[in-house]
Amino acid sequence: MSTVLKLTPQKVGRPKGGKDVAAQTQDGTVGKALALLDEVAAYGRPVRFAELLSDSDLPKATLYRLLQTLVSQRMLSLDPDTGFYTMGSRLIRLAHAAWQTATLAPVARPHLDQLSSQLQQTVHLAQLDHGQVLYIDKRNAARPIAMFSDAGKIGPAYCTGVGKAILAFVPADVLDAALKQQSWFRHTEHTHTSAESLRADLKDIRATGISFDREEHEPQIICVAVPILDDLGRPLGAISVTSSTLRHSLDDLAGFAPALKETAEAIARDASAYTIPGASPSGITGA
Amino acid sequence: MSTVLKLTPQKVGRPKGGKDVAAQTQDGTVGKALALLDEVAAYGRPVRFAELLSDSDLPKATLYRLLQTLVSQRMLSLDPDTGFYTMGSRLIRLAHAAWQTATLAPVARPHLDQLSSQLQQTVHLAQLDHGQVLYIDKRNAARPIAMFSDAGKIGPAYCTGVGKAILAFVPADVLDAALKQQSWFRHTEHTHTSAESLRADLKDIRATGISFDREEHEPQIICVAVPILDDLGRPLGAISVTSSTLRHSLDDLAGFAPALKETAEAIARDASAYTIPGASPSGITGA
DNA sequence: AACTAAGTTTCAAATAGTGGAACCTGTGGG
DNA sequence: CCCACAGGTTCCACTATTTGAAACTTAGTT
Repeated sequence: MSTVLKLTPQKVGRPKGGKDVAAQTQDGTVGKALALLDEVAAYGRPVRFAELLSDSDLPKATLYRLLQTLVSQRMLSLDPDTGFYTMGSRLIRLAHAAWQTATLAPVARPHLDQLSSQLQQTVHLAQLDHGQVLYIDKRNAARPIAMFSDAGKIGPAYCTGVGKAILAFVPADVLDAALKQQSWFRHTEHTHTSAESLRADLKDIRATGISFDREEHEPQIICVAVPILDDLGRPLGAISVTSSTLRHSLDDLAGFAPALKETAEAIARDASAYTIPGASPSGITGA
Repeated sequence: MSTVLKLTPQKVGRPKGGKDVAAQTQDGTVGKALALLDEVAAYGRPVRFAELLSDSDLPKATLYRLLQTLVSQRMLSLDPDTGFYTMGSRLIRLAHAAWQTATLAPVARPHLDQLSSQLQQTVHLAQLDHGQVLYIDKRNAARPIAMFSDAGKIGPAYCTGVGKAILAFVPADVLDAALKQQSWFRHTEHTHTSAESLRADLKDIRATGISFDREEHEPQIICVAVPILDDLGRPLGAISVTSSTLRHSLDDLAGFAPALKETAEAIARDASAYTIPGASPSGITGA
């Protein structure tokens, strides 16, 4: 079973007797329901009512009713025999719509195919979402196709090629906000562990238009990435080629940069063509 | 732009002055919010407030507040410049969790890889969801044939190989319910257009364990499918090999059946191993 | 049978959602 | 230049919905 990432997905504020402190849970019932959905998602496995009850601070009856509602709406599903809750099918349908209409994926897809088979390398497409990298699509040269497996996955922005490629071109206010949201966890000895260190890197990236992951996230794993910039120079996302030190040097990867840039431009061009002029082409961006 | 499929995906019941007929919108605010989400998803493109207002029967202010909530929750995203709503990024993250924990995909993945490269054909994995086929994964061998399909996509159950493979092994009550939900639209001259006709076909499928799509959904497109059955004989999903009449005959496809069956059994075996004994392995099933 | 953990239902109190109407824009006429 | 108007946004009194302590069922123990 994959490492269960139980990291309190949304810090559901909780001053029990603490009066009305401020905007905590927010957004009424809908907000609570969605927070609960995140909660269930965070388990990464079927969950019992009691588990949710102890982790959440909702009173029993409230939690119960909320779960009922979510199940009835098929956002969750409840195994009647065992009482385990899992994520519901409606999410997958909705996500399909989201993926199709609010991401670069449909536009980028043919270009990624082309690039992947041209370079014979693994290619990623990612966008920035709340200071984190959201992987939208992936093309694996050898073993083709993957969907939500990799699409939908999130990763850190401060220590991935795509993350840095996007951050380098994001407006100052968005960058500031994003930097505050990074964990600065030292994944490897090459990881940037402070905003200053990263900013220096971003400056280079801005100059060259090329971002490298020098084993900053995982040992042995390296990557080149370039941003996808719209006609106003705003980053819509980024694409990357990932490899390992066993197969390529950073210089080798640098050799892929021209092809990446070309592809990124092609995607940007298509994206603007698909969009109502003036509208930002993607729903998913910074903030 | 890809064909906009505007087919009122959920028949949002609508008795305007009709008093309180019965369980319509249901589930309070959460239900309404989710219905709205579906509404937006159905457009398949960015939507304006006014469009939603005229299609929905919510009063202006209510709709407005709901949208605000959903945007604030990142289930929708609103382009501040243009006022267009699109699906939000949170859906993609949630769907990833759903896909990972509530579908057969993670378990089936290696087996599909294996099958796809062994047969050098396009392989699909699907599950039944509310009388419809929900495509969970797809593996496309070498050259992609001209066909659109992706994880998260939904399709009819009564005229697809995977749909019929599952229906053939579903308990009587689920089958009855599912049959009522079919549109019986005559996609091609081979499409089953009535429950009787389909039932006869299902009987054969039950006998042989093999389901064929004989150009029933799209002209030229044919497919063999087999169900994935758990140890109690309940269908967890189905896998299929799809091709076109230009490349294969139905007899050719029949030749793939043994490999398909073997793979389906392997998936079922793994699925039961991954699950708490007694729990149904997948959240997504009939009903 | 007595106890306990886990899940379900009740019900008065209170919060949160409703929606008609007024109020802001920015745009396009006249 | 001023008015009309469509597309959005905000108000606010009215109510339906949500809330959660507590009582109540089941299963599973000891």
